[in-house]
Amino acid sequence: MTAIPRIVDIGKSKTNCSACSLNELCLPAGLSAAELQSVDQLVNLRRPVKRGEYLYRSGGSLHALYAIRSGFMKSSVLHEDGREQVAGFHMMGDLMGMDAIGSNQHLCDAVALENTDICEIPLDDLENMSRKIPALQQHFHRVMSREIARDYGVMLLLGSMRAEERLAAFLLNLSQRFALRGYSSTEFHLRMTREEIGSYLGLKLETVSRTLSHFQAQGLIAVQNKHLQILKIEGLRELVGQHSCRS
Amino acid sequence: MTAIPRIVDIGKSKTNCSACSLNELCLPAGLSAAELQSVDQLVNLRRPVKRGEYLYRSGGSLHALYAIRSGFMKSSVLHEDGREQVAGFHMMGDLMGMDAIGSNQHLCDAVALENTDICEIPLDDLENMSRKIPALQQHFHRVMSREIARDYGVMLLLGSMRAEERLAAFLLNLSQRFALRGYSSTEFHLRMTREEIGSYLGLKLETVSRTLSHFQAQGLIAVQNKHLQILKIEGLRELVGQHSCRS
DNA sequence: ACGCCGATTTGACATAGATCAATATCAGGG
DNA sequence: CCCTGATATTGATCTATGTCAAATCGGCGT
Repeated sequence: MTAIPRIVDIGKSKTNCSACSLNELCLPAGLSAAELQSVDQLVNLRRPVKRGEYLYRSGGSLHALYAIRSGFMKSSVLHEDGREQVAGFHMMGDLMGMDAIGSNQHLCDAVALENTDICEIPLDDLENMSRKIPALQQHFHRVMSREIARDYGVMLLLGSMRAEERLAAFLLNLSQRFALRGYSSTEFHLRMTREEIGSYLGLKLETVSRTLSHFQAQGLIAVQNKHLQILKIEGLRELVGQHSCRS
Repeated sequence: MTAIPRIVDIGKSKTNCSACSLNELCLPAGLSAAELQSVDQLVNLRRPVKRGEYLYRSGGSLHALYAIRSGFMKSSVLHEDGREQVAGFHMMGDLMGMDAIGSNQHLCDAVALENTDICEIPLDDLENMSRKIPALQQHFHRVMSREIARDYGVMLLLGSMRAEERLAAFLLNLSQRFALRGYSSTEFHLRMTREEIGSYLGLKLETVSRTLSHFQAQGLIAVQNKHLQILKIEGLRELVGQHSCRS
């Protein structure tokens, strides 16, 4: 309740999954045309979140789940003493807010890193609808499960990779996600700062910067500020598989 | 299919949630008596997993979800080069296998750290039943969500805590979970090795050992091998909130 | 009870990455 | 278009934790 979000209802900005180009990536993946129409009723609000604004904050109560229609967000957990841990970066088609279902309270902040358009999906409605449409139910479970799977990957990264591996894995992950969404897998714009990358990867911003420079010196990538180009994707892949010990 | 699990059917070892002392911790939490009886039908198998045995392995296909009735397990992701990252420790009432729903393939190994008794819950049956029983559906979603929330906590730990904080947070977490299950929150048996603790916390076993010794020297805990006693729980709590910089 | 192997502890040393610091660059507002 | 604060790069050091090594402990199987 700290800030009243600007909400645009369905009358003003037409929001329907049937017509959305993301529907194969997003919640309604795999539904029939008739089912899709029902799902359209779920997404009854569309909310623009401007760069730097919060979609929700840690401690706030769960109002809905949020699907990203366009834009880019980060979610971060914050330690009482002010330390921030970025828990993920989210782009179109991603569903956010699932961490709050268990307690009805958000456990992390969600901030837009660029102007973002959000489809708001009330959890109750989703649960009701998914009782009627098994394919939707199944797909929702898959989406939650994939979030768990993603988290396991992050644990692996944070718990047992060296700085270079982490960064290489991060770039490959971004590349793959952009590709899935029809963008270039080799050339993209980093929407987050070095500090945010560092927080996500458990590194300091200087280390991120140095490691990027190092990759560039090796001819693996070309970076200029936030513009990034992957020159040797295979080189990055090799880095990720590397053991840390010299033995 | 590498190993055929030993399976005991419901006829031999009576498995019913209605009578299970864990039902408030486990999936059927919050159901009415009548609903509980339906859920009994879900758990149609009970499987004992002996210490050191696998409940499932990475790459294996999803057969069911698994609720721990008694015992202790770990789940771990393994990197191609052999590095192991422990993703979690699981005790009675915990539900395992949710990471596999998204792809129908397990992404981690689940190994018993002591003889463990498992209730097997076929996902299809759970999904069917939860379409009929909204409270079950809701609770299942909560359970998945809590797993996501837990994972965020682990990311915070791995990404921005120092060794002492990690270990203190780990001990406090165990303490709390034992307490919830009616065991002592101040004195318990560590079922995992120092190496497994280290893997979970992103530390080497020597660091774990040293840090435990350090805690003991400070009078915060008493450890003797796997037997652990928390002497000053407040002291541990203070450690967790500590900022890393000296500034 | 004995012996053995894996687990743990502890010490000495090495190093990846953090910290501190100085400069350079960029993007956004007036 | 210029100014200003945020962001990024790069270098010099420091330190927490990893690595290597050796000694001890403890539990299990025979």
